[in-house]
Amino acid sequence: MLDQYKQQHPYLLALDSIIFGFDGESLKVLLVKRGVEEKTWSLMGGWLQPDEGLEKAAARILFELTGLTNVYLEQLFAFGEPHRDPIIRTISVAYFSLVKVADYASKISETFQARWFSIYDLPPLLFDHGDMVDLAIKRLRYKAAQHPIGFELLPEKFTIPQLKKLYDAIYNTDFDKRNFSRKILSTNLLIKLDEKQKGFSKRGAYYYQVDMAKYQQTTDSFLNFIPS
Amino acid sequence: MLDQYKQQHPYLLALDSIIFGFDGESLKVLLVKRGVEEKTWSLMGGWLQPDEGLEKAAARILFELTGLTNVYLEQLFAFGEPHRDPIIRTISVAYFSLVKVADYASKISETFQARWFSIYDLPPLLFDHGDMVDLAIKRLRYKAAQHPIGFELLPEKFTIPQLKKLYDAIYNTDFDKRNFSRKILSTNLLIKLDEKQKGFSKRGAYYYQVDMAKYQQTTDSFLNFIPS
DNA sequence: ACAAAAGTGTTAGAGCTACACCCATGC
DNA sequence: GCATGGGTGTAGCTCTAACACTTTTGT
Repeated sequence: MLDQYKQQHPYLLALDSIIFGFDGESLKVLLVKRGVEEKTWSLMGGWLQPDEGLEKAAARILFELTGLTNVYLEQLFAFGEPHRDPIIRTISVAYFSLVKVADYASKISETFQARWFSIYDLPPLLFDHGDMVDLAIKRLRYKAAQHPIGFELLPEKFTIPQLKKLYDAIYNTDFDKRNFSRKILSTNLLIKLDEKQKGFSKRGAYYYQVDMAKYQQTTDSFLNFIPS
Repeated sequence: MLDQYKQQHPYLLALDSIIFGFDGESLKVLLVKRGVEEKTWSLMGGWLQPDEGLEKAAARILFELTGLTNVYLEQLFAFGEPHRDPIIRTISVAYFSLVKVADYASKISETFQARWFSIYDLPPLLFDHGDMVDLAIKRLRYKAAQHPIGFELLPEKFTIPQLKKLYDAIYNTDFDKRNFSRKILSTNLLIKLDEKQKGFSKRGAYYYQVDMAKYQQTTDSFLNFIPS
């Protein structure tokens, strides 16, 4: 009965993460130079361990680089062309992740050479990692259009102008600020705080935060699994 | 340099397909009873071979069951919980596929015990195949709202009432036929034929076919059918 | 007082929903 | 001639996109 299993070839299984961040001006991807290929930038990745599921493994690998937990993580696609890794056949399940750069900065592992790159100015990448990034950007655009996941890239407290800049960066456009704020506020997902942002503009913009209860509900029905 | 590869555990890699069909009344999924677990219905699946990519493998497996080629096939999700297959750890990449039941019927392999089940009346399924089907239905609903993939489930020539019945089945609702046909026709993806359907209704409905040139191009959003 | 960014309202057009009647044909 | 499903139009409403001025405050 186990015969049909024993006859089969096993494969190495890797996880690679497209880690998005937003620095207030442009949308960034976190790239590293790692082990085998020290000369080429690549996505952060690692191997599946026998005791963990795919998402758990992706979360662990992300933690090893950034020290962050409770990060937005969504499966992107499984890449399995026979020679995508020219040394040995490896299937890679790619995840994309949204992190708050402020949290990240203080926690980054010093074991890795890592850098943020603007999505419009990426270096050549290892293997098919370039395809992975392209697909992740597509997915992010698609997803952010229907679901308020953009908040995942901003600090706890943020202003409407900051949020608009983020969406401008994601879609490489310039939304009308009146229409934008009307649309965002009409979701009722934002709670206006009494506090104003200091130091950036003279007038100062009101801070908002996400209404977590409502946010969980809207995302639950959609979490994961949106096609490209 | 190969050390980091050699230390890693390899895993079996399977492909499982959720095969949708439409018989004119309700949306169906094709299930089989296969090898190891002869008592439980399961999705059609198979093993990744060393010389093929994931999608190619999924297409091969689909061909082995249905004899069909050039079928709509889209990667759904990679499932990899440690004990999803209790006998030996296996990662499964699930694909969902849309077939024309008329084509299928004549070509089905006799090696397999296979049956169409309504998506609203499924038997218990092997392993996590139930989750796969649930996810596939969700994905189909999203995708069909945005892209005109519904045509993949119908014969070459079909009528507007047939198409409406298909969408009714996918979304488990009853669209208004006037609004539906206006919306569909406004995409300009359909070519009206001179021929009418005989035998079903007295008056007969005009046949349409997809304008393949335009169909290939559309990556834009399509219809606004996303139900709440 | 002026520079720089924040905040806010209105209007026109497009698209959506809801709804009801006549048409063509087989029996 | 009647029953069955096929095909079409309109009116109200909502949503969206386009557009400019006033407010606040640090300097």
